[in-house]
Amino acid sequence: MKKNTALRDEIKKQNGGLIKDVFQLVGSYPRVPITVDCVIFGFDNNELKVLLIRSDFELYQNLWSLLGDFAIDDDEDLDEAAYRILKERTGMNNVYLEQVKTFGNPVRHPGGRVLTVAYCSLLNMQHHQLNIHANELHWHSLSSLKDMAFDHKEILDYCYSWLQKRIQEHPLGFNLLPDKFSLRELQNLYEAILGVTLDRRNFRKKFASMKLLIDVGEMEEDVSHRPGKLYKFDFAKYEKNKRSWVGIDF
Amino acid sequence: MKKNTALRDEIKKQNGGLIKDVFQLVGSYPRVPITVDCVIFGFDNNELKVLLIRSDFELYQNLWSLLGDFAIDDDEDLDEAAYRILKERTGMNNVYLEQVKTFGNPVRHPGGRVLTVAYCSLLNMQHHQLNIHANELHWHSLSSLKDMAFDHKEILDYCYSWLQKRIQEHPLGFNLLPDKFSLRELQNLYEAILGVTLDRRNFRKKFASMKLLIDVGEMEEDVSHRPGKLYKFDFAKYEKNKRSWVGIDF
DNA sequence: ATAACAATATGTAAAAACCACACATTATTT
DNA sequence: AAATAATGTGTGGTTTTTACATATTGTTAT
Repeated sequence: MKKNTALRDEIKKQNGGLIKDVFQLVGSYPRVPITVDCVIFGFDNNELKVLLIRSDFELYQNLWSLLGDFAIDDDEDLDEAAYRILKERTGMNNVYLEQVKTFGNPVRHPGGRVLTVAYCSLLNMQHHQLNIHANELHWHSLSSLKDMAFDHKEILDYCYSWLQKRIQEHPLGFNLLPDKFSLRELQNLYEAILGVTLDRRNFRKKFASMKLLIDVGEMEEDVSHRPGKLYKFDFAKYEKNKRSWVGIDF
Repeated sequence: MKKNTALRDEIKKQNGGLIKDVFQLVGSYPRVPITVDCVIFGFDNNELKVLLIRSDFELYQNLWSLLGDFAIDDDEDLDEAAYRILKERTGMNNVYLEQVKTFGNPVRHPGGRVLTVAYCSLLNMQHHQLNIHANELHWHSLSSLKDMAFDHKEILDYCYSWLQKRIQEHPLGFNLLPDKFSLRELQNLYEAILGVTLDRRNFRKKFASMKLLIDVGEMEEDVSHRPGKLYKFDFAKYEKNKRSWVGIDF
């Protein structure tokens, strides 16, 4: 980094102490390829799943990989790049997506230094018809995953912890469920993500007190026992009061 | 991004569907300069301060800038780069530092596309003798800041919100105070960061219940009225129980 | 049809956390 | 020595959290 400082000083000297030619300066600095990797969580069969693709790197044959791509090719913002990649891979836009962390280990990519910005996405598996072509894409249960390509296991683990925390601060679980869901489904979701069991009565009370559930006046169908009421999430109300949200705190 | 996909497909075709030459692939992708920007918070005179440097860009004359530098020159990890930059600028290591967010607006830098990873740092202004040379570095009170160079105001605002949240989840305030501090100093710090006033008795009770304060058996000196007890923070105990930490919740 | 079943739905009481609030104490200053 | 300004501490009311049991409703099996 001495080199950088020296160059910057030289540029400054030419301009009475100020950097004038910003292109010269920026042009002189080292560059790295940037990728975006999406950790896409889904929920099915009472299990938290993550959407992965079989690695197309010979080095990582038979290993799974997060959905990512090189970004920053066009003049797009990072978030836009993430949304684009998500759309390319899953066919869906309008999903929950949030930046989580940037990973910059110098040896994380075998092809040289590549920085990756991890994004976390939650999506409703019923709602989103995936472009699953040629068996490339698979939903994996988290527990069954061991090795992955690159440092993707580390990224996934980090994002899972992030999700566990985040879902207790904001009611994001709805992004993982169908539009209409029963309280039991909602509770199963939270239990699966947090890895705990919750008291049904207290859980229901908690969500009742938030007043974010709208009783759609329908009942579950095709369940093998007494059907429960169906609810939908009041996204509008949540968006309005988002700022004042403190936590869910089971 | 079409271009990227095409190239990747071409490389794959040459290798029976697998990417073999990872250097070829990575080498073919666009690269961007990466910077690290540190938002360094300090606390003095009952005010939260941020350490800034006068911009040396002609375009931003008289504006203030976060402490940053181009990173990823050597084979250092992102965190290492942040620590290095912090050390270069302030002379200190062994400070609290955490990655906050990556900013990738394509026009955030006038010299072309530059990504920056924002780090947040908390440091004890008494403890750390800064390398403040030639009036380049200044501690600014947050309230007095308006325009800044680049998108640094946006970054700062984001990091400030981040800090407000973070300090309620983990007792980080100690990184901003001298080794020995009174409860009043601690409360002032929290009040300044959160922008609220707190009840002294409840505040003390809260911290007492955490059992992270060690009474050092000394009293304040040079205060103009009754001196208070001095405490230090039990870093070891905190580190041990970090995982189980839930929140401070005023 | 009826009984067994399995899941929904709901209320209450104890414990814990939170919040508001007042007074005695101790150095310092005048 | 009196006034001042800050420290230090306890209690009661309120809210939130937690633990826990029984009646209800639709399905399934006999």
